[in-house]
Amino acid sequence: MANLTIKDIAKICGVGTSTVSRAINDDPGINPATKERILRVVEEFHYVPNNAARNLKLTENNAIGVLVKGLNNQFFLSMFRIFEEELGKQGYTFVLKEMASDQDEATVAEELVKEKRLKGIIFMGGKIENPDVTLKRLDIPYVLCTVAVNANVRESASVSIDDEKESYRIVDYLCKLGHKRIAIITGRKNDYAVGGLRLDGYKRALADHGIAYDANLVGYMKDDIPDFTAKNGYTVMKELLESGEDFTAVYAISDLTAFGAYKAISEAGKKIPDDYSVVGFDGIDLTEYMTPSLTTMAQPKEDLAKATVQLLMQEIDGVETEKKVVYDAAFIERDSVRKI
Amino acid sequence: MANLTIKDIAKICGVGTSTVSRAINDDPGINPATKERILRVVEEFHYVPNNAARNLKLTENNAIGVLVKGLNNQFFLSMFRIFEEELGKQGYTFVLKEMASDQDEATVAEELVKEKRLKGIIFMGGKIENPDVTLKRLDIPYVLCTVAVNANVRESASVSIDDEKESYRIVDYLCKLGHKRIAIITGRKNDYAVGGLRLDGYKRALADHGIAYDANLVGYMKDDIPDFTAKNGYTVMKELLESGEDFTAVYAISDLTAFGAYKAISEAGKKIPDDYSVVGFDGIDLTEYMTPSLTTMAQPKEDLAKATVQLLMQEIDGVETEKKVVYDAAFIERDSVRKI
DNA sequence: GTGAAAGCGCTAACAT
DNA sequence: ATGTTAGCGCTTTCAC
Repeated sequence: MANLTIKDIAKICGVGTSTVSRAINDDPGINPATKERILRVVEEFHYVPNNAARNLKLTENNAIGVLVKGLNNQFFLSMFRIFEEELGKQGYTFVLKEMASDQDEATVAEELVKEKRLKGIIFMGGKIENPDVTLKRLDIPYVLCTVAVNANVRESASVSIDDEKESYRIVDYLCKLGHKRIAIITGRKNDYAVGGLRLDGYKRALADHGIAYDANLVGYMKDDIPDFTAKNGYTVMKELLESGEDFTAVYAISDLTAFGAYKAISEAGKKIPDDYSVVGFDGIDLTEYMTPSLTTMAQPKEDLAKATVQLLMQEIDGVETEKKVVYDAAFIERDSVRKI
Repeated sequence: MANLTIKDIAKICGVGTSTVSRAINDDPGINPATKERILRVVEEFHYVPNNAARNLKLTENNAIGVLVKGLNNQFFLSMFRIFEEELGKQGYTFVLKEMASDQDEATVAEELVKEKRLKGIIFMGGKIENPDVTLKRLDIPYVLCTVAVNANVRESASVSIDDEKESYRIVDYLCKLGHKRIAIITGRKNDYAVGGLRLDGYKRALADHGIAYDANLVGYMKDDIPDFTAKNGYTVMKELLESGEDFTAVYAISDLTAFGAYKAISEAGKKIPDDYSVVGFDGIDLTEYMTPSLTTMAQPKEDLAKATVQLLMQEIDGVETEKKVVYDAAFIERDSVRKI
């Protein structure tokens, strides 16, 4: 079947191209009868408009882009649904764009903006070096959602939790329960995004409780295993266990990592929480179904997503607003931690 | 910053637009010095070409589209990486397109093909009614990867496992181990895709072992909870447990569902595999780290993905080939099943 | 090696 | 209410 264009349809219907355009775009100023007739032909011949041409011509498009690095993060995935829904309520469509980890977010964003005539863009996760400068040339509104940013970012709107603080709360909680030797499974050695922030919180809480920081209790995720996975958690936990170091609790900076740690502990013939207390981070659905159910710091997905959309809408409407929205995470006490 | 076009760059450099086009597209017939000069200006002014215009003009584009319904399937996600890699080796880029569950795959595919001038397209998962007819109008090569298709599909290339057969193997294995009362947690009542196929295999194995099919041992996933999730598995398993029915094994048609079942069993104060043997399906990474590790039927991701790409390449090259490639799944015996 | 110009398929003035 | 037409920004002949 040949590739039909709007011209072909116009010819078949004996009308002008603009009339066809009006029919397929629900333009009000068109005779319902003609519209009906055209739509029937469109249907019959399976005419599908070329979006490239449409995007090229369009001066505006009620679409918002969402940019993510990698699709392996359970936590991000669960937020897309909310974005789509919230954006829909505001009359916007949602364009998801996955980018490779070696690509530059500013460039990919700019390409997408030009291609789709986006009204705004949401960046999810990872780390963006100098958003105020690198993203300025986008010249459309954008919001950073759960992106690790430097404290001195002033012009970029962002929505997130305070990773350092929430991490502190976890370790503080463990200390108050009497734990003195607390291991951590943190990001890779060179992780200056959430991994670094969460490690900072761990250190500060320890210091506040007068507990000396012990490098032997810090397990960095392995470079040769994907980040934040059960496998990495398992491997690091196993090393920690075999190191002979003494500890009563382990804080894994992601839930999946904690899941892997569970396995290493069980294989070592130890029990949670009797021998080791375990805490995770993020609050993915899975944690509720682990045995014992995992105590974790849940990110308020719903709030984060809704606030991101709201902030973006305000930026689009030119409303001056709070640039930096920080939500509290919700600590969920379950069955993986005990008092000493 | 204004939106630069190729014309602006041409003007700045004092050359024609075609020369700029040649520079940014690595065209061989251009003076290296001019090219260098232009590229420097491009860099300096952050010129980013408009892909919509490019796609519109392009007559061909070495790109392959991958279409998926929903992004919540762990198993699919792990295949994207392989697709991207394999496609890259063949000189193709990879365009991921997520579609809503209420959208028609043929239409979305056609839109994408027109917009991006795709050379081929891969459909992942779900169910496609009459691919031979509905997808014919794409008039570019396509491959169905792990899509549930009717047996009488002749013209559409497809790569998958035999869900019915592998399901049979699982139940057969359980029977041979002495299990006579085997529960199943299957898809929703109206699931005629993998859910239906896997349930068929269960029934056939039972019959072959002279075990009467007992509808009370069949738990359908709940409509009001997302499919194939731990939560759904937990809920259904709990009902099964509370029903008072007697059984010694449960076969969950997806690993995550089995994960939820673990929790329900543990909450009931029962042990796996002593009280209940559990088997899953798909072989996602998580299963290895469950306690006890889950016996499951692993889909050969690597093989499926590579074969999909290979088949697509052959279709593109016009090579006549096998239309239907079926791989064996790999049964992984672990610690969640016992002999009766 | 480089530039001028046509045109990809569509939308949005502008006429009628 | 509908048709005509001018581009959107790019690539690609075709001259030079």
